[in-house]
Amino acid sequence: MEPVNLKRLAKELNLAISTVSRALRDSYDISPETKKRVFELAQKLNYEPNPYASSLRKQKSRTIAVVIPEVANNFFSLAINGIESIAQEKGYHVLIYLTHEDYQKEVSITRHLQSGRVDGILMSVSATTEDSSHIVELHNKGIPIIFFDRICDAIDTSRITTDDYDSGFKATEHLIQNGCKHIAYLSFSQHLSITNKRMRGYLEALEHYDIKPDRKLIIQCSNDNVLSYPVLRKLLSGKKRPDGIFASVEKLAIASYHICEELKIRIPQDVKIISFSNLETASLLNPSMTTITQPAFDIGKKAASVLFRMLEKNKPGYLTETIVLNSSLIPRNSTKV
Amino acid sequence: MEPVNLKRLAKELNLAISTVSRALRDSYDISPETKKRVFELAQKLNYEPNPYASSLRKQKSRTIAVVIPEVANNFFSLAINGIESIAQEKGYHVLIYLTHEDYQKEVSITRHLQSGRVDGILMSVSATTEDSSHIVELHNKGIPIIFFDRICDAIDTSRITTDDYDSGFKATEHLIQNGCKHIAYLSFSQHLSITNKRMRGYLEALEHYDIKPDRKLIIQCSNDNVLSYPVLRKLLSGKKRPDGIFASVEKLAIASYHICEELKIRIPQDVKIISFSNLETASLLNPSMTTITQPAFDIGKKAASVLFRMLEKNKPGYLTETIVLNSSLIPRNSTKV
DNA sequence: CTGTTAGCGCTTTCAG
DNA sequence: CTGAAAGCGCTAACAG
Repeated sequence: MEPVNLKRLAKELNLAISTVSRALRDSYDISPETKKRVFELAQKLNYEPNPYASSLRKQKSRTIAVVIPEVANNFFSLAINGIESIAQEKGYHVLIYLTHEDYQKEVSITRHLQSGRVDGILMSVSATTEDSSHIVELHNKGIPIIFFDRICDAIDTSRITTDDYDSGFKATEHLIQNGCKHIAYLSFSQHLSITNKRMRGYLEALEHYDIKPDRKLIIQCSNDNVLSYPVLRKLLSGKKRPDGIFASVEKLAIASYHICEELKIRIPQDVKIISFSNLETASLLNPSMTTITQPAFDIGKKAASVLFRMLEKNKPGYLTETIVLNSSLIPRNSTKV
Repeated sequence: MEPVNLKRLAKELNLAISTVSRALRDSYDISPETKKRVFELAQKLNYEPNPYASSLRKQKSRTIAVVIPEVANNFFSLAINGIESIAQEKGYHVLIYLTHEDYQKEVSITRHLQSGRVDGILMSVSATTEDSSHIVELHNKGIPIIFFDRICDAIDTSRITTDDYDSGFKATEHLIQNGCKHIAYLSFSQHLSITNKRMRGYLEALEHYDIKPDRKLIIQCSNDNVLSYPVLRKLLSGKKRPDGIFASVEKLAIASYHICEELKIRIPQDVKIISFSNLETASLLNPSMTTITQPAFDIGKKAASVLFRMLEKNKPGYLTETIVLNSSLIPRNSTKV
């Protein structure tokens, strides 16, 4: 079976390849009737242009990469939905790369992306990334990068984030107003912008309400449950158990629930938990489960929009902007439909 | 800044382009020292081969497409994780396409994929897909397709599923053994293999325990909450309220919870709910929340493995196999770490 | 309005 | 062991 490409169409129509090409791209200087003939045959043979040939020629791939830590039960799923919906609308393709929170993987992915496979990159850095020279290198090659959520301060480019400091403050305040005195903060990584900003909000809220911060209540957890669980178990079974927990990420909130259940600690009577979370069920979990929910879908959409705008202006460093969207405290009992 | 491609390397090393190309691919017939020189310069200049040029030349892209309805809070997130992990291992790239449960989008995506952009496709069909001729067409072009979870019977290719009939039976049995007499089944779509098989399991379980099935308890829901919520509200506020609910997909379970909360129906006292779900928090929700959990990550991995094996054998229709993985009833209180 | 031609960067015969 | 040359399918000058 002969392949259906421009050559084939040209031959069958007795036209030059370039004419067919132009007709299909609806170029001004092709007669209506030629166009019609071309379109009809293309339709009939189900012609689809070879994207690699045209990418090679045009040095543009209409493809973007989304580089994220993971995609499971949370924020990133929704962000991908947002990104993909804009990409589809704009006729772009979306490549997914997961770092699995692993610095080495992030390095090898970013290295590969220097190949020109993509026109631009949407990225949320890994929790284990301390050195960002691999990203700098990529950025220096002139490939547009937009950060979302987990940003990288070392690189001057657009970022889409949420009001992490603010939400941290409000979350802590919420616990305080509900009577908590000993509030633990569960950090996810010391290198991440988000957890640090959230922590600052937490600390300022304590200060604002004249609560002395306790170093022992700032808990360093990680992505690895095998490490986090024992730490949380210790925290929650110790005699100086906190009466409130602010989990900086969803995963740690879930871990806390599991441990509380295991240790028969009642929520919210014994300990109240508040968390960043995009789980639809989270608000159903228990009466104390007010969550801080990031507009993940919108963040994805926004990030993609900013990137595409940049790509269309065709100016890599065009205008860096930092867009901050608002998270919201979602109380229980807020059925949406 | 001059681009760094084979030509550039060749020039700087005073070699032919083809020699450099072969050296980089570690071809047998290049002298060790030439190889060394080439590798070193490539390293120094940070050479990354242009993927589009090589895809064009080789007619292979080392890229696969994942075509799924959505990626949010559930099964598909984990499946993507599985797929991506294998892809990364094998050096493949992953394009994501979301149909948003929309037949038209699915058609246009599959049409585009005839372009040769990908070497193979992993697919879970949309809930609104009745006619699968667009997939047949794609398959006829010789592009390997593997279905996972939501399979399409009309196409003879490999499929990775779970034991839907069985799980449906067991889920229903579980409710019966917990005293339910009037069990509702929440279907997601009449066109989907999974919901139909799960329903068959449900019906057979009822029969096995001598419970007369009630047509009114088989509820057709959809992906659209705006439609599903009123239906569920009606079901749960009617005087013949079911004492058990088997939700065929996670989304409908969440909806049921919301409605129960809204109507002050106590779970599990008034109604017990069991659902297919991969939410980590699901088992925490309430005592009746035994979930049927599909090994989503493994399904993703398996599907990708089967596809890559096929691609490597280089024989599209090589050997179709249907792999059935087991879901498991996960009771409450099963903290994993 | 249409055709000719020269590549995009890479792989792969075929020669030597 | 290395080089020359053709060509994957498409686009974009440049001619006419």
